[in-house]
Amino acid sequence: MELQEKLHNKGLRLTQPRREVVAILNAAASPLTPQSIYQRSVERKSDIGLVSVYRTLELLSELNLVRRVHGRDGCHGYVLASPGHHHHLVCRKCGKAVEFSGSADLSEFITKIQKETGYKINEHILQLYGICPKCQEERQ
Amino acid sequence: MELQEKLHNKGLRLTQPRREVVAILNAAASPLTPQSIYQRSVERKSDIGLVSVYRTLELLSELNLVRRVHGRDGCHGYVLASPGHHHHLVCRKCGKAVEFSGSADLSEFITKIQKETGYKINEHILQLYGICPKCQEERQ
DNA sequence: TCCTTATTGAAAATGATTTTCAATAAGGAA
DNA sequence: TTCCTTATTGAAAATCATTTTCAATAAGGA
Ligand SMILES: [Mn+2]
Ligand SMILES: [Mn+2]
Ligand SMILES: [Zn+2]
Ligand SMILES: [Zn+2]
Repeated sequence: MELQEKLHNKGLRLTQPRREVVAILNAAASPLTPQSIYQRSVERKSDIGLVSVYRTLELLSELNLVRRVHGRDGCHGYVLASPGHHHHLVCRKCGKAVEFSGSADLSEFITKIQKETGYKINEHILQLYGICPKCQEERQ
Repeated sequence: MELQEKLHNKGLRLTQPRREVVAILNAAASPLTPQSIYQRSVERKSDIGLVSVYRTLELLSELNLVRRVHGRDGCHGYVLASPGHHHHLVCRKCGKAVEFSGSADLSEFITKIQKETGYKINEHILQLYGICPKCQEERQ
């Protein structure tokens, strides 16, 4: 389902700031903080308010169009998320993030933990960190 | 390796605030924020400064005695971590967290992603969320 | 017990996020 | 197109979280 459509279903509007945030995230390829999204909007002379960036990210999160990326250091970057369940793999050097899906492979594992602990597991965060192909070359 | 020992190796001291933070986390069973650790220390009349809580958590993180827990909502809870690699499973109702280890089961999966993406993966975050046995009963 | 120095904590500084509220602009209706 | 309703914006202030500073303190080895 498209952003436009999702918004419409809820009586919400497709506004300039919302377009901008999506456009910036779309061009980014690595997780961005609210601050850095705002900065890019200034560079692009789109001049949207920082407050709107926060509000838009919250909205996009609810709509599952954006996902929060955690890190041991700087938490809370946001990346555009394609529909469906999946996770992110982030390069520690350049920040480049790629998506991967792997619920199937994990579900077996999760079932096992469920049995062992007695918990009923209904959600998880899985994030991988490493070095992307490009940065591996540069390392030589 | 014990806290006492780890500190000693680095020429650091086992102080009252450090004891307190560990004691509070030890009694907690669910991830605590710096603020809530501080509050408990006030309740316990141990009267350590909030600043020391932050500093102690940072130190304990470096020593791998404490782990940060992320959530989609309130990030940055801390739990005591037993030595070795493992993850946490958190109850969404009462917050109770349990540890589980599963590197073996995951490594296969990670190798696969590594091949698919070309990234060299060297770290990951895995956190599970669900309902603990106790809270499942109360649900009736 | 004494001395060195790692550590503490109050206060201030900084930074991130949220709230408020009057002005604006989406977008449906006419 | 024009008009109208109301969701949305953004500047500023308020709030909350985290870090820095620095003089006073207390670990803990000698
Ligand atoms: Mn986080
Ligand atoms: Mn693991
Ligand atoms: Zn890279
Ligand atoms: Zn529970």
